[in-house]
Amino acid sequence: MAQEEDRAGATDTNFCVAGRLRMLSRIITSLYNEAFAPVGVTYAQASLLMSIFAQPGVRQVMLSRRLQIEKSALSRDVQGLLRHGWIGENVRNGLYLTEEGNRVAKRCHTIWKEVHEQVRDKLGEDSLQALAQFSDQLFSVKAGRNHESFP
Amino acid sequence: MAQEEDRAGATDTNFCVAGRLRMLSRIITSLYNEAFAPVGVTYAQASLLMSIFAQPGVRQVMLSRRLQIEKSALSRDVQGLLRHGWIGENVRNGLYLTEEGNRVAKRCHTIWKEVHEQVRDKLGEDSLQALAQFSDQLFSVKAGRNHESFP
DNA sequence: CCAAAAGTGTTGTGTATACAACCGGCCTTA
DNA sequence: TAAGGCCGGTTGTATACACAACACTTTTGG
Repeated sequence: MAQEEDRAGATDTNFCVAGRLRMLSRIITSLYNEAFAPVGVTYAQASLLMSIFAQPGVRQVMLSRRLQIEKSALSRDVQGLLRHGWIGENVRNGLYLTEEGNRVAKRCHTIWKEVHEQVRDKLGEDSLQALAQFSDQLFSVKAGRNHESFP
Repeated sequence: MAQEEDRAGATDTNFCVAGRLRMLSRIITSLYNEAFAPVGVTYAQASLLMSIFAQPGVRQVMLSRRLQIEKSALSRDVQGLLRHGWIGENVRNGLYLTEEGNRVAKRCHTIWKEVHEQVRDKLGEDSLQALAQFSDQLFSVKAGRNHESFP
């Protein structure tokens, strides 16, 4: 006799895009946070550390654009990395990892690869491809390659 | 000679699922927040108000499960609605909109329909379908209909 | 050279979210 | 009936993020 439904699902094309993305983001973020916990970092921190590792001296405004994070939000995230001693003090001159930051970034990358592998296995290539398709379409529209505008 | 790349894109199936979802979530949330701003609510608030509108007396734990939001986080979101006077005081007895909450919820729903329409037009059915596919696959795996576990 | 403009980062304020610990009610069971 | 457990909700603490306003630096046009 059908209990109150408490599960999300529904392929209904009428679902709320924002709500769905936010929910998926929460779920997947939790998964990654759990994996990174032993290193003592969150996904957001790990992501920044790995970005800086891959491109030492990168500027905040560059990361801000690449990750589509508001510059003020990123500034505070950077202050967090600073508090933990993972990056050097002179942030206005580009971001550089400290020795410790370097070690943490490497451990993060190892973990990231494992989790990514696991996610790929469980969800399958098709799903990742589907997400990529949505993503590419959004960016394509945002870039104005279609019609005009889309904030 | 190729400037430093600062744009996201890349259909590469090797992209980070968490990073991508978080980015998409930020972008789309901003879009909706902008649309809801005239009413003085954020997307998250509007979403809760509309849920309560659709199901008066709903309990926190139900919304928590449905939206996959941690119960403590939801508790604080509810306190926000309370501060704004959009829901009645006795939250432990189920959530109910006040008169004002009702008005706001209705305006939110109107706006939501407009924005959804606009998003659907710009991105196209195929993209929404792709997102739904990813989403359904994730929930299907989470529900353990494949192999065992996936937190 | 200087003043306006544009670009980069920070601060003030508020919301959204998580995890762990706890509280109070209800139910089970020894 | 009293000791536990489970459940739903709240609180303590810390991140993550946004918008607006500001400060500082660099660039640009005269």
